Amino acid sequence: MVKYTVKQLAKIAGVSVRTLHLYDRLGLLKPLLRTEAKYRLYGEKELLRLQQVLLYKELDFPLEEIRQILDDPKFDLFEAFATHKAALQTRKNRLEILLKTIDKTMLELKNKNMLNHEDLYEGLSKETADTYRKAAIDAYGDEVISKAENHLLKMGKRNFEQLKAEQQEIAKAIIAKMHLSPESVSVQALILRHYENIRQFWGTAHSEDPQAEAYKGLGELYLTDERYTTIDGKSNLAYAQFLSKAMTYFAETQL
Amino acid sequence: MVKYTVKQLAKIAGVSVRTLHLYDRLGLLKPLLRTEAKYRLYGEKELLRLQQVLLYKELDFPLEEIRQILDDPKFDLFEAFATHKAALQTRKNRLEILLKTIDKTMLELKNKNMLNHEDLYEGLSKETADTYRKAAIDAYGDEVISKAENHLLKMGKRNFEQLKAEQQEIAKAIIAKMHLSPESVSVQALILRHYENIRQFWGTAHSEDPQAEAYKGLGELYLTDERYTTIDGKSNLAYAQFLSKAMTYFAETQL
DNA sequence: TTTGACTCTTACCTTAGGTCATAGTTTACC
DNA sequence: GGTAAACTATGACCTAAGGTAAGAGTCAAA
Repeated sequence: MVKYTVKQLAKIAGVSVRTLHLYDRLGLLKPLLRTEAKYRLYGEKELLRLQQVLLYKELDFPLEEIRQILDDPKFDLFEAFATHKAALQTRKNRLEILLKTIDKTMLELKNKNMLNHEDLYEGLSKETADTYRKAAIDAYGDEVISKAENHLLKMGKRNFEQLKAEQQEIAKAIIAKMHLSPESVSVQALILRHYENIRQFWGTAHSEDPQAEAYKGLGELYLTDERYTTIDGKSNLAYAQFLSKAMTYFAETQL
Repeated sequence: MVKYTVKQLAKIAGVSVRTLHLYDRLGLLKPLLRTEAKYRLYGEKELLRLQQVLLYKELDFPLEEIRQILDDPKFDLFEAFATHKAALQTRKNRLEILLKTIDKTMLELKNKNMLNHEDLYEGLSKETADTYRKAAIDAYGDEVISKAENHLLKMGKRNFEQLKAEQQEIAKAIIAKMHLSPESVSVQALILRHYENIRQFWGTAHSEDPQAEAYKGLGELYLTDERYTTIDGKSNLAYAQFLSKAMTYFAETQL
C-alpha cells in the first residue's frame, strides 16, 4: 500500500502543496488518512481523483463544480458539458471581437500616427456611427432599409468612411457640450451638422420631402432603445436624452 | 462649471458608485474636488477621463495598466497593444481547442453511452511504453525544424529562458500522467500547453498557416534525438515516445 | 543531538468590484 | 424650522484559485 506525502503527491501531479491544502479544505480531495502529527497521507485512489480534478480544471471548470461532478455519480455530465461549452463559446466570441477592435485600433495608430490616448479615444468611438444606421433601419422598415443600403453601396467606401468619421467627431463634440442647454446655439450648430450627415446616410439629401418628422422620430428612437446610444459598449442615457432633446428642438424650429 | 456627484457621474457613465470609490482609491480617477463634507465632485475633464478608462477596460486591460497609459503620455501605446493582443490571442487559441475537446468528449459521451466520469478516464496502465516502440522515423523531413532553429537564434535570452522553464514544467506534468493513454483528455490538455509553448518558440503564434504537419514532425524528431527530451539531465526514452504519440494525436485531431 | 527538510495552521495578498453596516450630510416637503 | 427621504463616506468582509510568508511542530540523517 503506497502512501504519498503532500510534497510527493504535489510533485507527481505537478501542483503545489498549497493547492493540495486548498483542495482538502474545499472537500475536493481529502487525504486517505492523517498521521498522529496531522500529516496528510494520500493513496492511489487519491492520486487518481486528483488526476480527474486536474482534467476538469484544464477544461476550465470551477472547482466547486468539479467537486459536484466527482461526488455525485448521477450528475448530469452531458448537461454540464453543454452549459460549459456555451460559456466558453461566449468568451471566445468576446475575445474575437476584442481582437478585431485592437487590430483596427493598431492600424489607426499606424496610419494616423496618433500619439496619445486622446486621439485613440476618438478613433474607437467610431462605433457610434454604426448605431445611427441601425436606428434608421429599425425606424423605417425594410423598404427604406434596402433603399438606404443601396445608396450606401453607391456612395463608395471612401465617402462612407468620411461620413462615419464625421459622425464620430460630431458625437464627441456634442458630448463635450452636454453641460450646456440642448437648445443653445452652440449645440444646435452641431445638431445641424448631425442632421446633414444623417441625410447623407439616408440618401435623401436632395429629396423634396419634409424630413422634419423623420428626424424627430430618430431622436425619439434614441430614447426608447439604449442600444442606439451605446458608446464604447456602455449605454449612455444622459447622452441619449440630451441628443434627443436637441434633435427635437432642431426639427421644430429649423425644419 | 458643471459638477457631478458620484451618483450622477455613475449614472452617466453606467458604472456603480462603488466603482468610482475604487477608482479614486486606485488613483485611476480622482474627483476634481471634495466638499467640506468630503463629498466627491467631478467635472467635465473627469467625465472624459472616465470614458477613456472604460474604453480600455472594455478591451480587457487591467486597471493598473490603464492608469499607466493615461498618466504617462509617453507610454508606448503601440507596444502595449501588441503585447495585449498576443495575450488575447493565446487565450482565444486556448478556448478554441478547449471547445474542440469538449465537442469530442460530448460525442464520446453520446456514442459510448458513458454514464459517469470514471468512464472518461481511459487506459489505466493498460499500455506501457513498449507499445510505442513502433517508431515512425522516416515520415517527415526536417526542413521545418531548421526554420524553427533559426528563429531561436533571433529570440532574446530572457524569453528563451522563460519558455524553457515553462517547458520543463509541462514536461513534468506530462510525465506524471504517463500511466494514462496519450490520447486521454487529461494528457491532451497538457499537450495544448506544450503546443502553445512550442509555437512561441517558433515565433508563429499569430500565423494563420497550418501548423499541424510541423508539430507532428517535431514529435517524431523527439523520437530520433534524445537531446530534445532530456529531463533534469537524464534522457527519457519512454517519455519521448509517449510525448511523440500524444503530439501526433493532438495534431491530427485538434489542428 | 543538532541540523535541515518537511509539515502543520493561520493569515494576508492578488482582480474588480458587490454587498452590507454605520454614521454623517443634503434635499424635499410640510 | 423640523423631519424624513435620499444621498454620501468609510470600513469591513466576500468572491476564485491559489501565492507567499510566519511561527511552530515533526521527522530523518549526520
